[in-house]
Amino acid sequence: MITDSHIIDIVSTHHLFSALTDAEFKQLFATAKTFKVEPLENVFHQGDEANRFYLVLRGHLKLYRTSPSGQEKVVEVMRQGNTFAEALMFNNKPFYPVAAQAVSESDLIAIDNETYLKILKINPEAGIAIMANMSIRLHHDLNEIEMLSVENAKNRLLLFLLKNLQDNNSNEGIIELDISKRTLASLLSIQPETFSRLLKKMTKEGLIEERKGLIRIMDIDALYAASDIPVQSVTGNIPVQFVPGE
Amino acid sequence: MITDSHIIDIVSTHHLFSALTDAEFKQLFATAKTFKVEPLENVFHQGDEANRFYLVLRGHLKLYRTSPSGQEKVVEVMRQGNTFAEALMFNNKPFYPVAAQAVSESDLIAIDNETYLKILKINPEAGIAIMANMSIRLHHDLNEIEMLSVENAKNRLLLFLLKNLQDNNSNEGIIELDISKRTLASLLSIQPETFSRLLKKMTKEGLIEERKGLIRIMDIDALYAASDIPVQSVTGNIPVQFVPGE
DNA sequence: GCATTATATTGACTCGTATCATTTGTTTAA
DNA sequence: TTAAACAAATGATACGAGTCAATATAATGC
Repeated sequence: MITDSHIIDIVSTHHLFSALTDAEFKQLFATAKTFKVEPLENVFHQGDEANRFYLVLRGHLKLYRTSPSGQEKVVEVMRQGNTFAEALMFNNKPFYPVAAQAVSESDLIAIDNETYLKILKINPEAGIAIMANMSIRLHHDLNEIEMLSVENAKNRLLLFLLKNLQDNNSNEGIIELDISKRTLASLLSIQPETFSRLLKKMTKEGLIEERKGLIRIMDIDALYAASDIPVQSVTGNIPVQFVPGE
Repeated sequence: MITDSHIIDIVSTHHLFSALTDAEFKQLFATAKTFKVEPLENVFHQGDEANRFYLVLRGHLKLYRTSPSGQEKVVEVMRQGNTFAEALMFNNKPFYPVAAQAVSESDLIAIDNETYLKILKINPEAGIAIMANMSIRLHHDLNEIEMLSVENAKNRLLLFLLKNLQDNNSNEGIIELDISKRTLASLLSIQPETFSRLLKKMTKEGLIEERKGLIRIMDIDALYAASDIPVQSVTGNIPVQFVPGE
């Protein structure tokens, strides 16, 4: 089973709840109920009346649709920390358009749509605070998608360089490496060996210059040109703790 | 420049605006203003008062922070169709924590925070409708991230099979292919040739069986075992934070 | 029916990157 | 200072998957 403190942890970090006041939180979870589902057990079926949405505390479930021919299609897989069916609530859709079935033994919380919406209607500030969370999360996801879309090592490195250089409006820049090349490589999802070879190659091509913990970019434009990073994904947030020096 | 119909197209498909009524839309854009920025021109600077948020109509811009030592770190790159600084509005943050500078020549719309928030406060339904959009988009992003996180062709195919099989609670399943293998391959980001070879190999291994438009999975457990699909997608906590220099 | 086209399969080759093994260089501590 | 430990670079090799080219197998129209 799952402990109470764990539950609170999962619930209170979710974007739909983290912005609620204590009073609202209490009010909301007075009408919520926690329950367990076994594998193959359905939480709801396609067409059921939708007056709750759910948060997964443990386990995973699939949302699926069944076509008239009996063919089943999984629309989404929900895991710990995910909510589902909340969009229906926001949209006033009265019925679940999909079914939800546990894949593994799972714990869920069912939250009452009406109660949740009432809180938002009585206190628009709460809604706005939640929208803040959602906005942040959307931006975050966008960055992650862009990062994942950059498929090859060279472009990931170029992306990193372009995002981390000091822009002095000239055509060259400096990047300080305050972490080992090993860890930087792993942050970029490149093997250390490959990373080393990449740097060497770029040095040979005259794109960069390396000096003890520093990478100097000789020609930013050339760097841009060297990257065939798709236009729409010139970003890419690399989880890097980059501490500037000097 | 950018045409009016193009502007309307971009604005009205954005999740922050698409749920607004005509009246609200009109009200909002009465206080909005469209403008152009040249490369290297700043839309705002770090620390400026934040009473607007922005929608990119054309071009792209970077959001960046500058540490006291002058080191710059790009936090995000914004492109056509993106909004930025709206999370600050929702959060009542009075100042921009980053600067925004055009990378290429860009057209923007600046939207008045106060006007936008007023609409939400007067009519909570509008806010709820917007939250519906955001929820849907979040789920969509999550799926995309999950898909992108599965890096190699075999696992993408396995994921597809596992998600699409008709669950009859036994240890085998059938999948009907109602699209050409060509298109299926492209959905999975695999070349048709590679796809064909994969299926052949899996047939040889006894995992599946193929018959005119059908794929029969002989042993679902074996399929799971064959895939090293990460239990949990990498989506979680990737805290990308630049630590401003001390 | 046959011809035409689209869709699938198969082979030969290339490229990028991972892996393993080895060597070189650089810290750290006794 | 020297040995031990770690970081980085280099070489050899293997594998996945893309590309190009050739062929095979449907589907479609006349």
